[in-house]
Amino acid sequence: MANDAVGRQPKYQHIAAELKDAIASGEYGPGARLPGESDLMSRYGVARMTARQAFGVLQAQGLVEARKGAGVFVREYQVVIRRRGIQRLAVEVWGAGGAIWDVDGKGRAPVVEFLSVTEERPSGAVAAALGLADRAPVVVRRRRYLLDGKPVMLATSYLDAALVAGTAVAEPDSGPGGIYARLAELGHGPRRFREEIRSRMPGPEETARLGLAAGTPVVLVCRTAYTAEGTPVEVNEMVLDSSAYVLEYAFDAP
Amino acid sequence: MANDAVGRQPKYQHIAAELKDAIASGEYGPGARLPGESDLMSRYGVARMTARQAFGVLQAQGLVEARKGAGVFVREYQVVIRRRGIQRLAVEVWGAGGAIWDVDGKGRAPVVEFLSVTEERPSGAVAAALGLADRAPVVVRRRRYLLDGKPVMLATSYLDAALVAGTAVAEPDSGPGGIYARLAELGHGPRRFREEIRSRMPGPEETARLGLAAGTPVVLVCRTAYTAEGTPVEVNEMVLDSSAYVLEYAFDAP
DNA sequence: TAGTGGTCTAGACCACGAC
DNA sequence: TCGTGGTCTAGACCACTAA
Repeated sequence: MANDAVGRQPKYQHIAAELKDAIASGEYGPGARLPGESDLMSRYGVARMTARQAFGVLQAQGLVEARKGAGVFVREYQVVIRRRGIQRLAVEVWGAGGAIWDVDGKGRAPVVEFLSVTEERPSGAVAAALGLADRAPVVVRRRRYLLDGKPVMLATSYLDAALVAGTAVAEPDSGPGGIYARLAELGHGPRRFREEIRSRMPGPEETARLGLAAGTPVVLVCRTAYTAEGTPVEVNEMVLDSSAYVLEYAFDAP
Repeated sequence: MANDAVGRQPKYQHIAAELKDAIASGEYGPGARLPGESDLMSRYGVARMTARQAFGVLQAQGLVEARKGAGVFVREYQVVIRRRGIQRLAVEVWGAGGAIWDVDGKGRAPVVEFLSVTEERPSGAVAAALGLADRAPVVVRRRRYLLDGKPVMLATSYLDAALVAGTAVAEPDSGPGGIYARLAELGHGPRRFREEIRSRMPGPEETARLGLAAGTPVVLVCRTAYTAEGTPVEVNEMVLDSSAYVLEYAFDAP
């Protein structure tokens, strides 16, 4: 109870730890309003910047969210999208005209917001992944996925322009089954995939475009799709709101 | 050059953006020392707390690292471990007495630090994943992986105590091929796997045990191993330093 | 020892949200 | 309107690092 077990711990860390315990114990449930900065000032006898620093610790852990003019609230966690990394790419899914994310959802399908389809010179990394000499032009498809109006993923696909320029792949609406079905019609249906997964904190632009709360990392998924012959046909770079996704990979021992 | 393009942007964000640009342009390379707080105070004519706030933005993005008494430095990113999610679990690997992570490294193998092997009552989630009624006791193996002396992963495995108590699985050194080889000898060799991947910011304990810099998320990998008959035999919860790992999953379209 | 970042105080003005 | 968090100032003492 007392405030004198300071040991060598800074005041703001002590306050943050007590608030965290109170949240963990259920005293403040998800969505509940925490004591405000002035409450902490009087309760602990500290200056305002010290109280703010305590909140800063909890915000950096993504436990808490400050709303200007309203207060500081316990964040409500909801992981809603289970992304099945392997099953979702089954030929039967896009071969039958279905969208890949039909396999993901729990009923609620994300809305795709098309941002642009352009032709550009790729970065060296993308050119290398696609096996393009001299950074030959690529078709770039940029889009954003929203679930219940909230952005959950940014995705950018790169395809060899020499292969797909002038086809439905270079149109905003790529038709039933998506670009994988179109690639199959062109004789380049994807059969093998490699996904690379990283995580880091977002930059300001990603924070804005995904509407991320403070203390929320992003997950980067970079998928390369290959034909049965091993030719790369697509590179898809995705940026996911980590608080919305669980990635799942189920497989047999090789 | 001038400081009057403030628009509606707070000063600290303006300073942070200029520093970020300077880093991106290569003016300050990885490991380089940035101008200190007093430099920013005089250069921009701001108070010290404002300069600190600017650094706080960059630290939260994991771009920059403050060292007490020394200065603020550009973080050197090194993703050194490529974890091949599927190939590494091949029967031939542990069947031949090899360690799973032999497949991961680029020459450098992580050191395993054994923390404890205990028998406990599992949480409800672990009991459910293992298909244990009444939260029957489990053998818990806790360990930490270090690469070049730096911790990169915490791992905790749970196994049905009724199955493995008294065997090498319940010993700190589980022998060549690890616990998967031992489970195979017991007639419960794993053949199917499911890995779930999440990401979030670490709590203070994870930060300490992994030696994480500010602004570094952790990646959570939860693997369940099943026998050929579909019986779950192990749950392995891993906490990874996101700045050290790339996860890779390569597979054919189902 | 000199300079650095870490912590802390006691004020101030502002924009925004709830009422 | 009133309280909230967001930004900002101008000081202070401390522990740590490097020279």
